[in-house]
Amino acid sequence: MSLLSIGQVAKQTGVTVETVRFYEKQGLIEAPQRSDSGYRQYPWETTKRVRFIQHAKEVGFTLKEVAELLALRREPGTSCSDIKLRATEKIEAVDQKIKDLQLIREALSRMVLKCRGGRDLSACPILEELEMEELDMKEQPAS
Amino acid sequence: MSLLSIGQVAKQTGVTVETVRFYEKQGLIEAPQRSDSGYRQYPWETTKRVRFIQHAKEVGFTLKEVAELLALRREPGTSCSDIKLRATEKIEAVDQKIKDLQLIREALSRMVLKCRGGRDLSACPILEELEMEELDMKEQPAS
DNA sequence: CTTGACCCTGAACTATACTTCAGGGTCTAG
DNA sequence: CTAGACCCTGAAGTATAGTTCAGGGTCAAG
Repeated sequence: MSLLSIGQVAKQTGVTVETVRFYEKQGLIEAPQRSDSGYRQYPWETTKRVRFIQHAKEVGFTLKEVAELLALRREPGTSCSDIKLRATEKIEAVDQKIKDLQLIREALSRMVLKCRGGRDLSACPILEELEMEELDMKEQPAS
Repeated sequence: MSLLSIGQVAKQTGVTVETVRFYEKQGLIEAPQRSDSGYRQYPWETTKRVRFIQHAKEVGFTLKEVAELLALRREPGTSCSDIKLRATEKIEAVDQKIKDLQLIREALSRMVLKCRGGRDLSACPILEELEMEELDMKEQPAS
C-alpha cells in the first residue's frame, strides 16, 4: 500500500540508492511518481524487480539482457507468437547456463570425493577435472 | 603432441589472440614455453582451459572467481581438508546459481504456456512472473 | 529554527574485461 | 628475397556497471 523512498528500496534489496537511480536511468525500473518535493516514491513491487535484476546478473546476464527479459511481455502491437518465440529463445539460453553449471558442479563434487581422508601423501590429484571437455562441442565455426 | 601457436589456440576456442595474452597476464593460463624466436607454444590442454574460462564467465563468475576455481588443487603446503572446504563453498555458490536459473526458467515456461493460441484478445498477461519473490528470502541483514 | 538524516542532479571517477594502437620482428610461399 | 600472414611488447582506449563528488534542497526531532 504505502510507497517507499529510494532509501527504503535500497535497504530492502541490498543495493545502494545510486544503483537504484542508475537502473532507472538504464530503463530497468520505470521512473516512479514523485512527491511534491521531488522525492521518488516507489510501489512495493519495485523491490521485487530490483532483486530480480540482481539474481539475473548473478547468473551471468548483462543489464542489456536483463532488460530484454523484463521486456518479455505482451505489449499492444506484438503478437502472442512473437513473445512466445522470444521467450523460447531465452529458455534455451537459460538451459545452456544450467548445463554449464551442472558440469562445473560435478567436477567440484568429484574433487571433494577424491579428497577424502587425506591419508595418502600425494592424494587429491591436480584438478584437471575442471578443464572438462564435455562442455566443448557447441559452436565450432566451420570455416 | 604438437604444440599450438597463440593464433591456433584463439581459433580453437573462439577468442582473440589478445584475449589469450590477457588471460596469461591475469594468471588464468600459465605462461607457455617459447620458440627460439619468442613465439608462445601451447600444449593442447590450454584450449580446454580457455573454454572453461568462457563457460564460467557465461554463468556469472568474474575472472577473479574463475582463478579461484582453477586454484582449487592440492598444492604442497595445503591440506586436503582445506581444499575440500573451499570446494564445498564453491559448490554452494554453484547450487545457488542453478536455483536462480531454474526459477527464471520456470517463469519463462509459464509465460510460454499462458501464451498459447493467441485466441483471446488480451491474452498473455504482463509477466510479473519474472519479478518472482521465491528468490527473495536469502540474506536479510538483521540490522 | 537549526541540525542530522535523507533526497535531488549532473559530472567525474573506478574496476573489470577486454580491444586497439604503435612499432617492430618472424616465417613461408612464390 | 620479399610480400603477406602471423607473432612480440607496452601503452592507451572502450564498454559495462556502477561509485564518488560537488553543490544544493527537504524534513522530522529537539
